[in-house]
Amino acid sequence: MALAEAILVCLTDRPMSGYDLAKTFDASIGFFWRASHQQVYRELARLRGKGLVESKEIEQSGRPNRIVHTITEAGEQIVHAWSQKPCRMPSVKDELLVKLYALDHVDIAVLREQLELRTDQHQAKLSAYLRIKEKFYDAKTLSRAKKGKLIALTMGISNEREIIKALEQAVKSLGEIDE
Amino acid sequence: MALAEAILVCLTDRPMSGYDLAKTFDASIGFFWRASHQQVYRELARLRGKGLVESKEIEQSGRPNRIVHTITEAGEQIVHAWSQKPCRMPSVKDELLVKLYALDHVDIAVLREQLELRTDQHQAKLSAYLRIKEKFYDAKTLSRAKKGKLIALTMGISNEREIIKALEQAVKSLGEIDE
DNA sequence: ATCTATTATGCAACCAATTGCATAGTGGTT
DNA sequence: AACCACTATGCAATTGGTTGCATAATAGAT
Repeated sequence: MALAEAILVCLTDRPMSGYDLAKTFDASIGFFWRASHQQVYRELARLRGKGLVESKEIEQSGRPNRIVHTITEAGEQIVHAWSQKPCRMPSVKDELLVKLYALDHVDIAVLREQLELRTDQHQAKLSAYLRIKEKFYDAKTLSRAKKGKLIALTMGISNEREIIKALEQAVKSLGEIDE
Repeated sequence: MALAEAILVCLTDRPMSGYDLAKTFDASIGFFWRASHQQVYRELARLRGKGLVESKEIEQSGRPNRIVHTITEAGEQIVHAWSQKPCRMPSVKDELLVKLYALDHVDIAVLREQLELRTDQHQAKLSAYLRIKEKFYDAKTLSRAKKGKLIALTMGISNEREIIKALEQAVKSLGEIDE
């Protein structure tokens, strides 16, 4: 149940609406833990039910009211307890590698295109990470909170770079196969 | 629904029982697509229902009979059609990175231990990959099927190496934070 | 005038994955 | 004699994730 904790972590920063959270899960923390807005809203309802967040409706004219969620004392305790528990290994699920595994039953030209598309996608991620790093984490004095985010981001950056290298190498190897 | 395809891909190699498949998903193809034995059995039942595999019971004395599954013509067509469809990006979900992201609410000593444990786990994976590479893929003349598996394995190897480097760097960065 | 995007929320149905349990015989260890 | 690991299968319950839909107002584009 780590989506719950990821949401609580976001709320330690500042109170947010479901919409704010959904956007955060489309960027920043979403680099490390993906979730859709439906997941976020459902989980928020559960957290409210357990008393880990408190929700206040804020009147807005013209559009639906914002429901702003604040983490409670109990919620912060859950975060701390979670931080001490061991982590699971992220589970691998990559169709592209399965296709390489199944090369005998795959059209090489098509697969090459898919590898190149994937390379572009990782290139885009890398650029996004680098932009954020330069924008938000280039100061000399960083708070502990920011240092943690910077370490995570740095891992993301080196990871993307290496995946790109590996994909390019894979395309090269594919090219050496005589059909 | 890519578990279905991953199973079919395994069965293109040779007919297998659910048990054989579950073990394959604990190793080889499991490096790229994880699945538990319950998932495999359930998916096999579905594939049988759709006529993509044919299942024959083989008598055994002493232990439960083996049910051996063979891919059908229709199953092979599904694999081919799947291989041409675009791949999804694997979805990221890593608690360890979330904890780095939430560094302000985490005990640094505990987190360092978790990073080191994770490093060991990737080290173990790397060793396993290298052992398999030397054992099965070091010949000079490889079939196309084997070349594909080798490319995937090589990507796995470089990926593990880089993750280990990044984790070690992260531990170092953590050490530089004055508590 | 109409269409689309954006802000803001949420239900319902479905599909996938995890966890725990159950069966059942064989062979080896303590 | 009791226990564990291995081969071989599968059900049931729960949790998690995805997809599609729905509402509702505003601002800007066509």
